[in-house]
Amino acid sequence: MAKIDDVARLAKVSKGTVSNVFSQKRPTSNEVRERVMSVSRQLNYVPNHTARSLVTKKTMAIGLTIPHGSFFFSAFHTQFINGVILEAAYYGYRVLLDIIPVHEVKTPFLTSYPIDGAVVMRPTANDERINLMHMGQIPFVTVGHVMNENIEHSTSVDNDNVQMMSNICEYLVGKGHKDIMFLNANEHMTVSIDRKASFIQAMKVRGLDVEEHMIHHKPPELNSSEYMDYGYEETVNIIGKMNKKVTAIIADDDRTAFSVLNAIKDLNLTVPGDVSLFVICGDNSMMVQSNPSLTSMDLQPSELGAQSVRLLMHQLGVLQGEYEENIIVEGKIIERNSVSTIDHEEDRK
Amino acid sequence: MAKIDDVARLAKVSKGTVSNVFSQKRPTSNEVRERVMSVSRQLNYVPNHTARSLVTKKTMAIGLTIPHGSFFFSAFHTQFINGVILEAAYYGYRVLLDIIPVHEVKTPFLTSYPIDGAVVMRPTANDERINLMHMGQIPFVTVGHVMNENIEHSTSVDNDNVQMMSNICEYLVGKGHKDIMFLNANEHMTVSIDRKASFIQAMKVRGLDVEEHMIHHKPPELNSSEYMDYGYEETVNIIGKMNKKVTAIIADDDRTAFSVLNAIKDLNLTVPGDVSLFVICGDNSMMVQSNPSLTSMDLQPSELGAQSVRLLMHQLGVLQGEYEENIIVEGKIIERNSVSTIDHEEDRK
DNA sequence: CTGAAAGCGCTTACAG
DNA sequence: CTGAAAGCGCTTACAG
Repeated sequence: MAKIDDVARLAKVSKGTVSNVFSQKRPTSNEVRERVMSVSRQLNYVPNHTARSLVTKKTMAIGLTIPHGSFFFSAFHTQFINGVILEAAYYGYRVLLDIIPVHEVKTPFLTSYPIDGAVVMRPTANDERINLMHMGQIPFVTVGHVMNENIEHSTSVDNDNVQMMSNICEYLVGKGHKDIMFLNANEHMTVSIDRKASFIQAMKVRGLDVEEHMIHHKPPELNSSEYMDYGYEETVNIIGKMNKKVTAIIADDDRTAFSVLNAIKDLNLTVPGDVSLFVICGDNSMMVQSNPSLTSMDLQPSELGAQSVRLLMHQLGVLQGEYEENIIVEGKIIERNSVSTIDHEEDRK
Repeated sequence: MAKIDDVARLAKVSKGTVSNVFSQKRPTSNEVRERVMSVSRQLNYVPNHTARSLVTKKTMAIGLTIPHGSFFFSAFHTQFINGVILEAAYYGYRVLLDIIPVHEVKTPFLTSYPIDGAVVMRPTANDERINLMHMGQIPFVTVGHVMNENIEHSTSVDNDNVQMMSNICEYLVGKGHKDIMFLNANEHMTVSIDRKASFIQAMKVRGLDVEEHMIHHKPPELNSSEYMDYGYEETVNIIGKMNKKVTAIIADDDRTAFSVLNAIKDLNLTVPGDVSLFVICGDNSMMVQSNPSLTSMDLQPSELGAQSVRLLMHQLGVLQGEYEENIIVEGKIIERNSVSTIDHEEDRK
């Protein structure tokens, strides 16, 4: 590989000038620029990224932190990541995939992280990854807010979980549902903590008590097949074995929803005839393909991804000016065919 | 951030010794090592990744090249990437996500790529990304074989597309199907080219001609909703409007399969009663959740991902010894409930 | 086993 | 607008 000295020599200029032509940080005359570029093409020269990084102290990469185990499962992640990559590329940044579990790793990474900042997905209460970034002084933004001691200020993107649960309850209760079961995400996730509290609150406001067996959490660290079982087991248990009255189920994500759907079929019940189903975080195209199509909340994951990068760019000084530290992206209810209206008049006859 | 000089000074050793303690490339005495480590902890020191990279000429990162547009859609990609990340981490490598389209990018990357090698997904005939890597002398392995002029030798992982299509045809024809429609992937992909030829060949061997309207290609660069339409449209067209006889459909991936399923329902036909459905590249857990559950080929994407990294490690000299340049991962047919047997005796009555 | 010194390939004040 | 020189924070022969 040709290096800057080779180009400088052949183009009869100094290394500094070659550097300026490529970085465009200082002006160069047309004549010189063209000579340098021509020689560079001839030599197939391109500045060495690492050498530049060493002096600029920028890697031009951001880390995307995904906890291993829950890796990549739902369409939400996929689209979120899509948003991150596109937005990062727009600002000239690359994305380094970043799983944390250091055990099982033959050669541990005992160097600094070659990233300028990070987007942290699925933060948990007192998330150690976040403590690490905080200590290492590396700028980060979380998806869902931070719940770590000693960290007061941090930037995040999120949906408004409180508002969202309130809207969902309003929607379902408005259609006559009172016995609503909530299959929530992993209990350690901050969004799950928020959603649980908001759900109970939203029901209470409407004069409804939520019994304990009506809220469940996805076990942490599931593999693919266990993942599928979660919604199934809970549904069969509560409705089948325990014979509890449930007229509507709120499922955390699309996978859970599909397994609930199967459970209901196996119980010889129908959706939405016997049980209505509402999906919080479902991929739109999958929701449409399902039979019946599933009413869901569109969390706009790719917008969340893009916003998280923009927030990071602000912290890195790439983007100038004022900015919100905690960005809320709207969740929109998209009505399809999995929620029915209960006529309580009928009950009384 | 503390640097190596700070540690050296405080531990009263040379920088070289500190370096050796961390890199473990040369032995150090216990006494010295402990003193260095203790000071390092105290100073919160960790070697600077970029500085090390500059002299070792290794970035300890591999690129994962995904063409934008078709980005991340199927579960195949997701699991493949999962395999790549885990295996890379095992060898101390990180994964840099790499989308190619440079248009739409505000700040173009005009430096070298900070990667030691790359895994290239979805190679197409005369793929320009591959020409780039080839010219830049950066080691790469492709998922599916290379079809570029001037590139004779290259490493790849793949399923045996010829054998696979032959197995699928044997399976379907064995169950009495003769009128099989194949909804193939994007026609530019090398795997799609292979599969098409193999399909025609496998049918021919069994005395069956494949008419032109029985093979279709997914249009390139689909967005999510168009993606869903592809299988639907073709199915409605061929079976509905053109009224062609089709007893079985082979769908390239899970998304296509779901849309085919919907099309068949809308035509007031059933799976597998009227039309059988076979999925080439379907996520197992999704196949199970579908109704009916879908018979599919398990391509073992995560194994493909892991193998591609191992191949790269061989090229990088991390892994020693002989190795196959083109690794074949077996595709296994997993029977579920979407393929029925046709009794041709019945036809004659 | 340890140290002194050169060097990896760039960028960046400083001077003109 | 351009050049000469120092320096980014490490690793690596070389010498002992």
